[in-house]
Amino acid sequence: MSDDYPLVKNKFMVISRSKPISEQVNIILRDRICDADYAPGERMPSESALSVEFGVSRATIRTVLAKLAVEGLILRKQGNGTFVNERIEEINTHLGGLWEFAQLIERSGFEVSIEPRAIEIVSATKEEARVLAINQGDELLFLKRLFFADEQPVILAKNLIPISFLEVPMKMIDGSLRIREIMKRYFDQKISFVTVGISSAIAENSTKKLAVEKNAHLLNLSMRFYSEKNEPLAIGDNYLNDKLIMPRFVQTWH
Amino acid sequence: MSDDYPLVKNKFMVISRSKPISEQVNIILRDRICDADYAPGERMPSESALSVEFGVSRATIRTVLAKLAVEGLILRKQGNGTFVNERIEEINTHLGGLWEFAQLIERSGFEVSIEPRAIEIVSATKEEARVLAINQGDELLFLKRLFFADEQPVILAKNLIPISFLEVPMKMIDGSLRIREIMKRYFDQKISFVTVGISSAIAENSTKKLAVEKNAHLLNLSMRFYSEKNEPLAIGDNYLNDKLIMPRFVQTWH
DNA sequence: GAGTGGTCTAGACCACGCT
DNA sequence: GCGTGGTCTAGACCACTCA
Repeated sequence: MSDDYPLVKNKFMVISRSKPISEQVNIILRDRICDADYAPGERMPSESALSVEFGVSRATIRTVLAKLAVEGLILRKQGNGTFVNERIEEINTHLGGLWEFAQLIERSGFEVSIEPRAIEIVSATKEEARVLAINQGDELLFLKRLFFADEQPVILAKNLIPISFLEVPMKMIDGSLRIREIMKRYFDQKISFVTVGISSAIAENSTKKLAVEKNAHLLNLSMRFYSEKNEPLAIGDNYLNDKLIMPRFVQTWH
Repeated sequence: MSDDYPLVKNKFMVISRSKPISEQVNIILRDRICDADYAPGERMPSESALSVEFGVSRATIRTVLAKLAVEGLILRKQGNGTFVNERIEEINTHLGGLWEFAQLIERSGFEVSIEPRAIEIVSATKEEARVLAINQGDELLFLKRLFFADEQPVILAKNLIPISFLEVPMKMIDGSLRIREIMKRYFDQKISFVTVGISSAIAENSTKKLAVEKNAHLLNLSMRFYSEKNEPLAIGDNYLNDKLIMPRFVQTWH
């Protein structure tokens, strides 16, 4: 007999002990919202009703609903109820997922594809060396990738990683993976946190693949990746064609 | 005897029943971090130690720490401890506070001032009417304000609000208040949620006060404000000189 | 007044990292 | 093994909204 015995049966899936209960409930409720089982604008079942349905405590239900509220999927009203956000359609990201580029493109209604454009060795500039806490001229792995929305290039993603971390031959690297997976698989480094800067930029040579017009303006997401020990692991420099893909999300106040 | 009896005495303040306990603990811990009582990179007291110190349950401490973690002030490591983020200095905002412009400017190390530039009536364009669910040509209150960082204009904030909501004479409006306060005080409307779009923009006539150079690029935050009933309340159109004020924040992964 | 979400407690056990 | 944070329970009372 496995540890994976069912706790509650449900139209779509079965709650088991294999993953945290809250995560499984999260998936079920998310599905119900996406499938419009709970229609946009509609009041959802109360916390206590849900805790009875899934056979879990109200606290567990609350942690799930809190996450969905942060993403903007639901709106909570004290003394009234929990409602499905009627404007889900206008949203393509949330505050914790701005850099999930593939997801951002998909939720904007396009088909995603990723094309590695370059995997090569470069020398660190002074500024890059400063940020990565290495020496100027030290070797970096330079990873350049293009994200497409329906065959149209929309995001240029550039990453720089100190070559000293690299644990496999460069040719083995699969450039279509996301950066977290790349750091883990080929560099054996776990990203603990990221700092992100948002700014605008003018299209120039390196971004000409993206911009149709000359002097077009792009959205720039400048990221720095750090380990658990606060060591710099990598730099990310990303350009979005915001005419096609504009990040849009929901914010609520307590 | 008041309801406000002290629960715990502390170097800086006293915990009482006047506000939620978690909010008060939040303020105390936030202060300790800012004052470097808990120094950057240092391990903080454990959850159980804090719950003993403040005489509250561990669950309460956890809700506080969760909020601080979302803002990037602390980093949590299972099996190890809770640490003050060593990179606080590089951060000037967090994911839930991107539109607190005054705070953004202050945390970037400048002195803030706000100057109302225009409070007038305009006619709704077709697009504005669509977003606000009114008729083209309907009257809107147009509010234009400039945010300064050390005497240097850095953010242009434009708001459009249907005049039909207005409950006081236009001249009474204090243009230096934040939009939530303005909506509440003069329009008797409570903002329940906001959708925010992030893009880049080229400086043009309306933004020439901001941009030093011609054709400079700016960061645009395009907002739509909604009531609890999902009715559109206002439009916000904001331009940041991201050469001077670049939003930078921390993101962690579960 | 009835029902909702918001706050809080005092336990329990688990997963993980360190040493 | 021990201490950390992560998950979860079964209660309680409060604040708020709506009929």
